[in-house]
Amino acid sequence: MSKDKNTQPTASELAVLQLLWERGPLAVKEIHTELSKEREVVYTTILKTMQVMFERGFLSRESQGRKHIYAAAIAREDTQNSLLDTFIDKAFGGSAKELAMRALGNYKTSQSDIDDLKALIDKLENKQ
Amino acid sequence: MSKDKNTQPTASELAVLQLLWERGPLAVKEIHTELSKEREVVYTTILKTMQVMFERGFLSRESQGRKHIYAAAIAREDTQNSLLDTFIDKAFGGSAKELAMRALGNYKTSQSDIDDLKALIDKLENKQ
DNA sequence: ATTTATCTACGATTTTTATCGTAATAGATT
DNA sequence: AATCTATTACGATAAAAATCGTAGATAAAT
Repeated sequence: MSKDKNTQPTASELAVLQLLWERGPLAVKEIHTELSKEREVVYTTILKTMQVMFERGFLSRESQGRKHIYAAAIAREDTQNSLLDTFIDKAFGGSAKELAMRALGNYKTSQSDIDDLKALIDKLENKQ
Repeated sequence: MSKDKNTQPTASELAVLQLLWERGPLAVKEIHTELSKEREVVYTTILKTMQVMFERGFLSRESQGRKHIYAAAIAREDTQNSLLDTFIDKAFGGSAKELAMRALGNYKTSQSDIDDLKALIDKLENKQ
């Protein structure tokens, strides 16, 4: 739950992490292929980013032949919580509720989303 | 509702905007005094930031004697929505619901917060 | 065993953001 | 009017983040 800025991945780093979180360990090439779909970017840019992330402790890696297979070394939830914390302060003046309501109000919500929310609210109400 | 990165204020700029949104038009000096409470920062740093914000169209200003009184030139809600949009993508893989539930789960929620949420959920459910 | 293709290492550069120092000026104070 | 003070203007620098190019090495293919 640290919000030490130095332990927070940057935007480019997050793009890499998202892929690793979703798909498990991958080689640089695969990350590059994926990210290239969204924006034009040179292979070594991604390579470098991932090397830095490794040094920063955000990724682990193991050699497989000549290549490295990288894995996320920080937990998705923890990272999201830390980012969220910063974001709430920075953009919503510290109000988590404001943020939550805005997020819900502005995007499509399915019935199952709503059910999940109701359940959460019940839980919050009882915990209180 | 644009998420054009160029139209989004940076972190330092947001700190200025928050103050102006909350308190209305202020002189540089007042912003500086406020921000100095949180971190050590030189007067001209804030001045420069605000001049840049003026050029970027984030602030308007009017002269009052020798000084400038600055006001937010972009709406709080619009700005927050745009930032939120970017953040949901960047940190929560595009899931607004995930973000909302995390925000609610991780922070204290008062009864009146919960009431507001219930009302919102009712509205969402009917709209659907 | 050469050649070719794939990857890494790593430094260098560019871009963006944040910070600061100096000089000029307008107004206030004496 | 002369001096002092508050404030802006603006360029310069620093720091952080992102991007890229070149060289070298390892494995695969011929």
